[in-house]
Amino acid sequence: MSKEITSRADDYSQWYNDLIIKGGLADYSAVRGCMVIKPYGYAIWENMRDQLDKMFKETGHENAYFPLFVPKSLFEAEEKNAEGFAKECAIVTHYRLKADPDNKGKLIVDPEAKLEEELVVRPTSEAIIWNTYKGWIQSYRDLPLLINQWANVVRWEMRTRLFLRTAEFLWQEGHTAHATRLEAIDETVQMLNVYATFAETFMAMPVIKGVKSANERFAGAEDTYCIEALMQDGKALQAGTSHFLGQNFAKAFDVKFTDKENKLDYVWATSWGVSTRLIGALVMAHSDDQGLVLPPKLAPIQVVIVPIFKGEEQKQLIDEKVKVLQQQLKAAGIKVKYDDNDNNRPGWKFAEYEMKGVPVRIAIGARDIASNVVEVARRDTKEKMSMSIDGLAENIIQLLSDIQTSIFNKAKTFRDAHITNADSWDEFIQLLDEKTGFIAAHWDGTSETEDKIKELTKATIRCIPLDNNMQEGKCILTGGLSQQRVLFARAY
RNA sequence: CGGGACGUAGCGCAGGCCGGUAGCGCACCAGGCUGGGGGUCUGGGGGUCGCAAGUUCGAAUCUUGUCGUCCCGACCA
Repeated sequence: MSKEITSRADDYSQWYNDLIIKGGLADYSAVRGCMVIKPYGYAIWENMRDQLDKMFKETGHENAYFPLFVPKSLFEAEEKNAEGFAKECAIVTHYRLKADPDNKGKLIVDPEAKLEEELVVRPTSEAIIWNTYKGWIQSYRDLPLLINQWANVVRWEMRTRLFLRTAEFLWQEGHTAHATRLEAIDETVQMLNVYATFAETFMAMPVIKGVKSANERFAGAEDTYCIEALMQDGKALQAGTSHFLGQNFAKAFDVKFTDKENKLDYVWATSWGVSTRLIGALVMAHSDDQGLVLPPKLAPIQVVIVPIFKGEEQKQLIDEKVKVLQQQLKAAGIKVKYDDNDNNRPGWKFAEYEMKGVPVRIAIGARDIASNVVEVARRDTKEKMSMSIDGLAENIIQLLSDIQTSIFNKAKTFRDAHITNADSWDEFIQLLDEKTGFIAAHWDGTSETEDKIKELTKATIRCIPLDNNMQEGKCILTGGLSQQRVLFARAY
């Protein structure tokens, strides 16, 4: 069939693309580097967004919306941030088109309509937001300011990949302002924990919480905290970041407040974000050669019911039974779809919903109704079982919960098995090439060494884990003194 | 931005060397038989061959230019 998926072993990258395209998550578009997120993929994003939004609100944040465009003069205010993003910005220089006098039916940019000041399409919103915060913050009573926005941003990447790196992507960015350094750091860590909880509980994807080395730090941050996940091909993926920005942006945008002692000080800032890249992570974390495997907590459809019938009479009998079941499942909070489309036969549907990663499939035919059971199949293990129609909803709830746990454990077992200590350069190289995954090794703490390792191996320091054991050792490259192991990996 | 591949029906492709008015599979439409793992039969509809210029009586095919997409690399969430 045309819908066959390239296997992971044959071509991992093609496998990933096949899942996205054939699973109906997204499509290529007419715009280079930009994708169309299709309803099924968008539904996953909506589920992620709703859950995260709830968690943000539970931790005291409010949503707001800031402009897509950033005047260049604001953009350049925080030097490091500007420099970091400068080479991947889309810029608006004109505001009008006009008919091309030499080419009927075509349009050209009207040279008369050049903007006085160019507008940068936001690659991130610190600049426009901190310029706004200046007007909102005068006193410690205005703090903390805890704001999040759901938005799109544009980063003109050289090379894009569906969901993992697109020129335009959807994300959320939290931007908070605080009276003290400590409070800002607490906020940074709190949001990192929110992300980690989300990744593990909802995406069923184990993550390592850590701090970035200076090389990998967000442009303009004092510290970047991150969650790092491991994909099935042994490459790491940064799944979320939370930045402690110190007073850098407050100084750049002159955001001062009067404290309780009537002293003037700059505010302390954080920013944190996750993006539609999480969908890419989700896909790569669990899926197999038959298609997507979605965690029940984020699956747009948790249970699909496929009728199996001969003739209209049986169909009606099944319809009636399913109607009741469907109501029971819905009442139990389960997202259920009844696919009674007569254009496709059961086998086709089985394959289709496996490709789409629907966690549980229920097949029901006249035979089943006669014995008061249904056939239940779980996507993750492909195991089939017979379940009584009585009390089905409770059993399905339990099954969904088991699947959620089971795919998390599977991913965690794989991840844990792919964190390996390396104590020499040779061992490091060998592990990187043959075993892949995270490699815990000593590093002398310098950017030069990190650069050199990257140059030699393409591996970067993914993070310095927060729960690291302090343990002296020698840098695998230079032999310099090291206080702890850091995690290296090749990454997306 | 370097390297590679490719633009022909909605999708996947053949045809191109050797120029003569476009084909296959899937999908789609109508109907029948079917139905517990991607069924089958009959009959249909759909393409100015990425775009532009050139050569020619005649271009999907030859020439030149141009635009775009994907993959690999460097860069990055």
